[in-house]
Amino acid sequence: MESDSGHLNDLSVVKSVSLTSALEKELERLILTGELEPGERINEIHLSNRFGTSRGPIREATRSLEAKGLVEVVRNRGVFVRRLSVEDAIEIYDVRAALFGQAGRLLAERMTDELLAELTRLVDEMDVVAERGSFDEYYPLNLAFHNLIVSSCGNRTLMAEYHRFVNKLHLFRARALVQGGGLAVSNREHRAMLEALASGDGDRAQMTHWRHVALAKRRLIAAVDGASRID
Amino acid sequence: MESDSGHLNDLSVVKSVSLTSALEKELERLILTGELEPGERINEIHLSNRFGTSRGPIREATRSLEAKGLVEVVRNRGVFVRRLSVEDAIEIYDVRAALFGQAGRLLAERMTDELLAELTRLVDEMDVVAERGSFDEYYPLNLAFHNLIVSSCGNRTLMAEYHRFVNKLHLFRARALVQGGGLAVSNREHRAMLEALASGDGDRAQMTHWRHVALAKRRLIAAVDGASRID
DNA sequence: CACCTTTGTTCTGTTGACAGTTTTCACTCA
DNA sequence: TGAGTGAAAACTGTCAACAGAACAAAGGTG
Repeated sequence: MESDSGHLNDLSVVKSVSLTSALEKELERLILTGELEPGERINEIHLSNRFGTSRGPIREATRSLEAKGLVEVVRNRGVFVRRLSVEDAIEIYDVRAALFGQAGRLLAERMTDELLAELTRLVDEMDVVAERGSFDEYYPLNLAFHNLIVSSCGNRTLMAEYHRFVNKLHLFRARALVQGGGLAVSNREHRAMLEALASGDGDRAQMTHWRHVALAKRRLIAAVDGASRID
Repeated sequence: MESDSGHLNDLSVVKSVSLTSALEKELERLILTGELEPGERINEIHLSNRFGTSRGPIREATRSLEAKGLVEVVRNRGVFVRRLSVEDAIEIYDVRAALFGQAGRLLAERMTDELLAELTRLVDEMDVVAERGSFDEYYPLNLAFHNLIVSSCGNRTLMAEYHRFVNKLHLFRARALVQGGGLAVSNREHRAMLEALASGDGDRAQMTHWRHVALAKRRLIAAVDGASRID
């Protein structure tokens, strides 16, 4: 209980942002980091004791999280951290592919030299660590690469939606599977995306970006099939 | 006040669905029908009197609507029905195009003869009323056509997101503009989509569906430019 | 021994009240 | 007349309490 006081302080300090939204952020963090596990029930009383507030703001925060798809509310039973099935995860990949493809198209049409250099640098770095097979180093670079593309596409709505869905994938119980697949293979797709972005061809950029996620989805399906055959 | 009792009854009858979600649905309806206008403030006390509840459930409902992007919450000042700028609407069109394109691709890969017949029937009907220039008849057919495609694509996540964004466009102040553009022109695009769906070619279906929304976006921009030049 | 009933506990759903902030509006003074 | 001022009204933020549903454990019955 004491170990959480660090976050508690943050909550009480920022009175200007309303308790509810601070609680919402904190709960979202707890969910996305896995401190609150998928399927787990969120006890309003426990939380209100833990954060030193009443149940009201907590209820409001959870309603918000429900609309965002992070928790599920069952009447008279409580709110539960949402658990994503394989089918849900696969569906999200389709949505993500569509959004990412659109981001690629938009970015291709407003590309700058600086951005291209930065993206190229990231891909080069990924090549290096991919050769070493170091997933722990590859992962943050990969994340930064995708984020930079989506954040630079010039469409804030699209960006917000994309991040919402990437976040939701954290609720997937077999989350390790989404990170599977060959590093080198994935980075070869990154290069194709880079070239399309550099060419300024929107159609081509959309296609390469879309396909990158579509292939990741296929790798996920393959991994799931493999895992289920073992089970 | 009395004129709303019809909806009030619905609220009180369905005790099994929790007051909050019933209120949320009702508020969403009020917003989307324009009974609560964009920019208008939502008064918690008025609403609680109107619906005969306390403020708690109303606050929870509005938090949910905030997460859905229908209202905006300002601390100590209240919640306001969200107002969409032209830029917001245009951004939404990009997201919608991406999602609709993806729906087209998915549908092309699982097309049935019955569905194709139904879609063809709708397009044929639209041709008839388009020739008459009857927008009031065209609009529901057009809506049904798009909904049928998205609902049949087999991805419920995608469907829900698509509808969420189409709903959000109701908050666009110059909403009439989104419905502009030639009826016949739009229906010619529908035919191209139909052919792609019938061919079972996912790439082609995605492209035609994406382009249909992209062209609608272009028509919107043109309409906005025209309108602003008049102002 | 298994199953149903009952009772007590825990938790959510909802409410009404209080505190603090924003807004309104009448009043004063230049 | 009009800008500034200060009190009052209105409203939101938060809380504590009550009512009722779901759940778990103990006891009774075939």
